[in-house]
Amino acid sequence: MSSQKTKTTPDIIARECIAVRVRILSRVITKIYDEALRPLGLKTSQMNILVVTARLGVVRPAEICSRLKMDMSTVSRNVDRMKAAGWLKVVADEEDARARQIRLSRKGSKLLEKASPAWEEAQIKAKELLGPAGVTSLLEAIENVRRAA
Amino acid sequence: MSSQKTKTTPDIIARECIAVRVRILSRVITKIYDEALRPLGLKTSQMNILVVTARLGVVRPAEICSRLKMDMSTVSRNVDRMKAAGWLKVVADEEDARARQIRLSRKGSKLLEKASPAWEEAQIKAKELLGPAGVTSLLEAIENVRRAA
DNA sequence: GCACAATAGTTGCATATACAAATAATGGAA
DNA sequence: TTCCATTATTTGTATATGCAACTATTGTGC
Repeated sequence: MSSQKTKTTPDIIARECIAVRVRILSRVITKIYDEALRPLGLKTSQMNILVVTARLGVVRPAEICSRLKMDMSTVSRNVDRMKAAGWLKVVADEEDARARQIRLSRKGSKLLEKASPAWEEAQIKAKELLGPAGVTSLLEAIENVRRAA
Repeated sequence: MSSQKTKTTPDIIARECIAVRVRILSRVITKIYDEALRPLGLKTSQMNILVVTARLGVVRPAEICSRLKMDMSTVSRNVDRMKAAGWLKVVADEEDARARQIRLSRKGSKLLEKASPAWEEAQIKAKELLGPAGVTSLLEAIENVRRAA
């Protein structure tokens, strides 16, 4: 009762809303990585897909969706662009005619290697921005979400 | 040295990258709010602008940018849409012919009031998803970013 | 084997987002 | 006061994002 804060609808939302904050964070952090990756012609979103694909060797779009929590249509079009850029190879899945198999092309592989220093540079900046405690707590919070969703 | 983890480029990035995680979080959280707000024809992004405007009474686009860390061009077009929807009134700034003054219309005001329960519902879900510790640590991390940027 | 639900993807549509370049007005320095 | 850097905003272009509706295929229950 001691702290007299305004309590109109906009004030409450402004003070507490998780969505605004998460979205601000996403914009700020994405910008850091995008800037670092720009010389490579690569965007953060695309790098994420590249990484998932590289780790799994072969992926289906649906797998990318579930790992990155993206809409199928978003993945579909991102993959199109990356295929057009020559970074991904997409072929039909033998076992399921509905599905596709996505792999890195050699060009995609090389790109990822070349992107490594840029990513590291961005990663360092992001850590500085969040602070050590911020980083660990953030990752922890997100681990919850990943498991739940 | 005890834990033998893979250390190829994609593995390192997948294991540590802050950007992927923040972006996943943003997508998942945004979805919660978007779903709650959908019946009102309002999106999370627009709600954020509505709230900033409501709190300040009169805002310039540049002020919205700096508070929400959005690009000016993004704000410009979002405001356009919201003006077209009849939620915002935009007039020239008397003191600076370059600038605009943005206010809520009565319709915008009412919308925000009507959105309040939906927001609260989403806010509760978001909190459940993150857990109490997740929420506090997240807000803390973001406060750093806000101050820094 | 057939009807039908579930699954995998694509496409139409609309918003969101940012960079770069352009426009326009302000403010300050010479 | 004139020139110029700065500031406020818009517009062109491209990617990112998600919902809804659609196609195609698989698997399932009968």
